[in-house]
Amino acid sequence: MGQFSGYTVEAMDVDPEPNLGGKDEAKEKPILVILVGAPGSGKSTFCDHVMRLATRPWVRICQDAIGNGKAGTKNQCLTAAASALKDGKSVFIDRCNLSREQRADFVKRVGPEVEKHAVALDLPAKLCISRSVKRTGHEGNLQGGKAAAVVNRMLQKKELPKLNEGYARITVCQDKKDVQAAINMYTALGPLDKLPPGFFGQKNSDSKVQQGIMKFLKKKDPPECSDAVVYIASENIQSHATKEKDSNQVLESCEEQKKTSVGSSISLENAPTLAFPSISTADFHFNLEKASDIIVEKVEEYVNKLGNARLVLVDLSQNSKILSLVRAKAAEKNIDSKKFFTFAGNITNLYSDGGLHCNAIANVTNWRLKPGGGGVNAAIFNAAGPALETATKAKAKSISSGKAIVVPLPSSSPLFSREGVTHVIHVLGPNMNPQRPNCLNNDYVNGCKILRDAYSSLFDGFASIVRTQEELCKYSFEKITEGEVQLDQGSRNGGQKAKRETVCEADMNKKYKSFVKELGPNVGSSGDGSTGGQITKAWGAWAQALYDTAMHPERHKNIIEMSDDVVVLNDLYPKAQKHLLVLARVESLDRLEDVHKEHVTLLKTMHSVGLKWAEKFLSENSSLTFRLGYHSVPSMRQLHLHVISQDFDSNHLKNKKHWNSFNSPFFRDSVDVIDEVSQNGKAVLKDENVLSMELRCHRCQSAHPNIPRLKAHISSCQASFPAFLLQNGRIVFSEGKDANS
DNA sequence: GTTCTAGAAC
DNA sequence: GTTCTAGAAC
Repeated sequence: MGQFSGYTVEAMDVDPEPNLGGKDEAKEKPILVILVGAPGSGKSTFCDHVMRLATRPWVRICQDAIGNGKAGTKNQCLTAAASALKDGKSVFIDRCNLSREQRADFVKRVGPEVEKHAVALDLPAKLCISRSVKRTGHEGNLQGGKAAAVVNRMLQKKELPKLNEGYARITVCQDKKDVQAAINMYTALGPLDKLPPGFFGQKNSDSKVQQGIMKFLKKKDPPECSDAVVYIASENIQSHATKEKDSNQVLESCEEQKKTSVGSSISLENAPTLAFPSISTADFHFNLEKASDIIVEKVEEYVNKLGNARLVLVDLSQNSKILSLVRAKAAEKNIDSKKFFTFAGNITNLYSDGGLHCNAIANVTNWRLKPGGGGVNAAIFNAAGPALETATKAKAKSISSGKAIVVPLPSSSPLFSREGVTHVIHVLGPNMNPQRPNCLNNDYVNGCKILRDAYSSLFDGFASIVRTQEELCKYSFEKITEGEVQLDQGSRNGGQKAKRETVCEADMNKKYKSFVKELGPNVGSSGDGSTGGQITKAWGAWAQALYDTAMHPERHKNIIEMSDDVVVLNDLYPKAQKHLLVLARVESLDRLEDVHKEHVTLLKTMHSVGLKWAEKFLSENSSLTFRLGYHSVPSMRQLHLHVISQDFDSNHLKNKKHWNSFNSPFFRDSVDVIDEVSQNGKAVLKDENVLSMELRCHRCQSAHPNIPRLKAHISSCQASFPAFLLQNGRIVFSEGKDANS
């Protein structure tokens, strides 16, 4: 493996600890932490845990407690916060703060002398409900009780905090492990310390993929994690309900950590990501063939050194020559497409425009590190505002070719608040353009060497950013062990304590040695198709039945209507009292993904045929309601429209996938599909990960721990359908029937 | 898509 | 011990 030996992080213009730049300031800056979470999400517990061991002075401002027995007000909280901050104390705002509006006053009220953070405890509704029910002493009925309704209602209005509200840092916790990591991080934060800025945590559930990966890794002694607050979706909801014993929470978290920590390294969507343009190929006229070889060579060298971090080559146009060259060469070398891929888009808008979250972006700059010129350099300096120029000046006055300079981006920069970019890495490549300084006059021997150096410096710079987060992660885990011992005293006997401690420590040590260990070769290919090269999965033999029915209806029984365009049949395994399928009779129209503008008429035909059947059933039984729609990713080949009654009263409805395939965004209402295809030429698709979401009643939205309990609930739930479903004819009712009855 | 079943959760 | 889920095989 000779090619791996050349570069460690050494001799380059990179700040070894770019995130800890707060050191030189060496003055206390109080922090305002706005906690965000429903009742029962653990906001008060969070504060208690941190304040118990922290060396930084904290004040908890709790709306429930501030009113001396009476209900407190937001204004009381605001005043108390201002006065504590003035005293140099750091502050937790312990109230729900679920909407942007609720939070805005707190952010507005304090100036730049205070660092503003948000910590969102975005835990499963079920857990919050069970806790709040328990806390208020109500017994039993976790699903139907008033607490459930209240929490569910509050959560429907939930807006997770965004950087553009004005925070330097946001931490989103989506399970108990995330919460524990955040507690440890804030506990460890001394009066002079600073946490890395940016957005940490993830919005979308991805549990299915992660569980699968975790299982795989469990067997293989996996590589370990990066980010203290990387989202892990795998925690089992049921385990919350039953294992939750507050007195043991810290100990349990440690155990859970062992079980789930594996997943944290593979939270790919949330992995540290560097977006970089091709160096020197634009204005510096470097040969594209040679440049693409070097990009792929360097990516191959680094991609496995970077743990779960991702590298993304960005260019403006989808037709970019360099992107396609690199794509082809990377594919040839079988580079893991989850860890390296190309992306067409503006590097200053990757998140807001392309939904791609990159915490670092590379800027191909000029030797003076000045804004302007053109291309990427102008665009990035422009988008980042004067903050980048100032921060860059503080680091260096110039840059030589083949080098990179890491610049932490101040949170005042729009690139930070809008795009979540925390670092810009300036890099200067070799120049082959006689119109530009230091032209190499086609000396490609030297040029290639410099270009290689440039990519090495760039990726090393990125590695140093990633590693700083690793360090922090390590630090906070060390604190777990410490904290555990202290919290432990008095509640456990010594022997047990020592044993647990050793286990945790051993585990941690193993974890952090493996920072640059590469992932197993199978991991990357278990595709979610969301980024990079997607592989269209082949249809199994069992998946051909509908295709055959559509093409040769005469060979099948069970068909209730047939025309040139469609075949209608009862679903062989109906998931409700009435469940039928309208098949499209078009060759090679296997699924919704294949549907384009030319199929709009067919979609409308399918819809009207389905609607006609729904109306027929309604005339026979007016208590039914129907939905018509498609699965985002069907299991059976041949485009088919589901017409399904909303009772879901069927023995064939057996598992989570069954339920969520009809009651999550995975189910695309026919009316919406028709609109989207008419307007955009394609329908929005949700990937299969949503199928492992928690189980929620399709009427009252209450959460349920398993299928039998859910079914018991829906058999009697009379709540009206959510407003969304009552619009645009998504739900079909009997004529004259009120939507709420 | 379903069935079967190991093993996790209760 | 029983219930329930999730993965593999088909």
